[in-house]
Amino acid sequence: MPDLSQGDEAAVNALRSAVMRLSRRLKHQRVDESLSPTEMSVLGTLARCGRATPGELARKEHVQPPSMTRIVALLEGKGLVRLEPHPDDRRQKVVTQTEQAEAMLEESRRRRNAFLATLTGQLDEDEWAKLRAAAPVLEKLAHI
Amino acid sequence: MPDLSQGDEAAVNALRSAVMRLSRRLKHQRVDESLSPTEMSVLGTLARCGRATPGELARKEHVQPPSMTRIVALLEGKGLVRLEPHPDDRRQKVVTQTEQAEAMLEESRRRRNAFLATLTGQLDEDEWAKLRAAAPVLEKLAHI
DNA sequence: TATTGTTATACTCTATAACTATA
DNA sequence: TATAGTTATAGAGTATAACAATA
Repeated sequence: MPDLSQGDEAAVNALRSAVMRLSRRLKHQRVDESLSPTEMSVLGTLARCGRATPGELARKEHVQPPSMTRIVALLEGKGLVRLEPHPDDRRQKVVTQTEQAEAMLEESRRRRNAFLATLTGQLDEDEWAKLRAAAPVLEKLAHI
Repeated sequence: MPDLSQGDEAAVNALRSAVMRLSRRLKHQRVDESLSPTEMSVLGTLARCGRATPGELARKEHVQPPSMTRIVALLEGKGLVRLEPHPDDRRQKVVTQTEQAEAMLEESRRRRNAFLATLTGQLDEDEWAKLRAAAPVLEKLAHI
């Protein structure tokens, strides 16, 4: 693996520091005060994937299986996901989101955007364009 | 405040989700196993600012004052920062980084880059260019 | 009175280790 | 034997509330 150029190194440092700080601020901007960031993220994943086993969710969210057990149980208790037996493998379970979760995600979009808009609204056109172009790349990076 | 366009909304959602997941992965990539992400971030801030009071650090890192008290105490115990009395105000203190901290940051850069390089190395040229262009914007966003 | 920083305490999230059930 | 999920437990990091010292 070759060394990064100096500019790349600076970009990497900026990225790391910014991601850590932004995440701390976003944690405080819970749409529903009773939902943790990971719970929100799991619901988002389910909204995209439709359904997943607890193990798949743990891998996708980069969390250990016991943590996902707890998260799924909390979400089920709040009526936001349903757990069903796996059709082929009786060890596994299938997690799906409820209509209530879908409505919650929809309702929350306004509030979530309101916060991020206060931040991105202070960027100029060029800066926002750069960030917007990078958003899918960041998402890919988080999934690698 | 005007509504965001649909594309902006998608970018905002991608941003939020990616930042939360990346932060979880970065947390595991501690250069020094004994330094938490926030401790690292504080050292980075001090490297840029030179000196700051605990209150200033708490605001910059978006952490409550008691948390910063603890973080600064831990860093001092590790010989990475020095605490001096404030020249004008005897309630406040001044935090500065030690030479040891500077050396540690320098030494750690290689390892930190190695991890991020494994991720960004899987991006193509175009994706990496987009991410690199957005890095300073993300940093600005975290500071707003 | 207001502000800076600290102490005491509790909570949330996550991890590791050990276990159960199924493949 | 290996894998999916769970239970029990511990640890890290942060917050809130109450307090001390100084402005």
